[in-house]
Amino acid sequence: MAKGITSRSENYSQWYNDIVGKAGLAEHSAVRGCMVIKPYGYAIWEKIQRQLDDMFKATGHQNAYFPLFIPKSFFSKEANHVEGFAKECAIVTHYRLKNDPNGKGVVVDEDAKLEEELIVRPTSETIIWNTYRNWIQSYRDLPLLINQWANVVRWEMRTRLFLRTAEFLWQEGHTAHATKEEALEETHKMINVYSDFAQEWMGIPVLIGTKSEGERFAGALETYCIEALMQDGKALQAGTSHFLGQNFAKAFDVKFQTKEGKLDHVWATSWGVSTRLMGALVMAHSDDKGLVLPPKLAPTQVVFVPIYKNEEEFEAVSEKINQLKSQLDSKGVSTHFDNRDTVKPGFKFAEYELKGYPIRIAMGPKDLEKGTVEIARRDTLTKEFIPQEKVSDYVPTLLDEIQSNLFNKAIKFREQNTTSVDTYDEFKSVLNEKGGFVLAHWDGTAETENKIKEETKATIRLIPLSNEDGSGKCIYTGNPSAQRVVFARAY
RNA sequence: CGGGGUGUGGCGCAGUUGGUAGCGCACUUGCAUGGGGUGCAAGGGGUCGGAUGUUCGAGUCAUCUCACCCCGACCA
Repeated sequence: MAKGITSRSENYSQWYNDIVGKAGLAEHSAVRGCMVIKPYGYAIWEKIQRQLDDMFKATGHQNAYFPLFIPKSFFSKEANHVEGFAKECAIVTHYRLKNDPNGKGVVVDEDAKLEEELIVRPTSETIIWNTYRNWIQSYRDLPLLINQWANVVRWEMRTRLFLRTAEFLWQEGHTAHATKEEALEETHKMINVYSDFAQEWMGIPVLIGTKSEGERFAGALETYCIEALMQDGKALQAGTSHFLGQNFAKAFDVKFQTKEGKLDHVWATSWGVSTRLMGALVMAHSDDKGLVLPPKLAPTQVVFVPIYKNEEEFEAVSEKINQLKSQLDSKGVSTHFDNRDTVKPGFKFAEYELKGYPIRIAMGPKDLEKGTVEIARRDTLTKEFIPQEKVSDYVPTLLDEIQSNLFNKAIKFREQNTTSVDTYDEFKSVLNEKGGFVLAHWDGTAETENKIKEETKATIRLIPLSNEDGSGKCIYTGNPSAQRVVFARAY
């Protein structure tokens, strides 16, 4: 285990990389732009997956799985969609290798060229809608509410662990509805599921809103998103839910017969979150000692560290720890007793802080005498002595408190880093000196949005759903604006 | 694809005017230690990214090549 991590204030990117690497979450693989998710990182992802999956099931969705490969011709059917993804696709052109006739190793067998190239999915709308055509005949087949857990590939130029990798894990929901209203309702429902998950489970406050036309998903009529603020003042899009209208139904000719016997195209939505959530989790809560995990997503919530000088002391401490451990286990708390004799307690303390275990309980000979344990919280880094008989009642309460403390801290941070501005000069100076979310009036044109982006690197993260402080004038052009929108520099 | 940089044990690095490879961490073994990353001692591990050239001799010089990283364009 490496010693120390780069300070957050000194070099934010390095700090992030250090935590991801040294806490054992993930590392770069031998393949360019791809990532190996290590067991500890994957354990956290599994917690995320499980909870989201429960929430999807509770809202009536079912899981299914569609192919990794998409025939190239499918892609060209929805014009905006192709345009959005064409520049970052991996393409399969051949299906066989052969021994290199001139030397060592193998080469592509040019005789094995595919008649039609296959695209490695960057997202699955096209293959799924091509399939839905056969699944949907009647209004009785609707709504069709399906989710897929999968990997997708987007050939990104520059990558960062979890935040942007050439291949990533995600879930993508694809639903079909009989009416526009129902599809819109589904779009709203799912962005709210994401928002609830982010706030209640990840402890990350998010803003909900719609994307401007320029930031909208390729092929969607409306994109809803949740945006979180990271500790360096940059925004991170944490999830999206798209209202696709009838675009894909028309492109793939998916029609159904209504009650009245008429033929109509179905209305569609799609929504997704990815392993990017892992990046958000790291950046939202962690500190200079390492990862900080919200208790609800920590693979292990409580770790016991024994302190002893000899075999007898170890036996005595172990016995007591095992009692406390089973009390907590029976209350549904996930625990670990680190009885390794190969490293010292101080090493373990540092290691569990680095890995973000929410609660650490140390027990040694002094505690045996006094009937206490030492309980250390990861979020505040504070320690206190608690009588042993109170541990099983206290720990679950403390876990809840840590969970809400992380959320409250993040809310407070966001409040402090959200600024309302009325002039372009003010806008630029806030971006440069403070960062964070900047609320400003915008005239609603893509042209203005692009100019601001070119000049400041800030983009419109979202257009809030509720218009809180009315109309005004665009900070860039002075033209009328109906409401303030949220600008930020983003990941 | 443009601009810059780096390739030396698992990781991080040093290596002078060319002289036959070293340090820290990690690893192995032993003893002590144990309430915040433990100390001492002894060990194992490298065809110096690759190819060609110059030279008595190349980690070091030259040419070519490959890979990766950083800054842009692209993006969940």
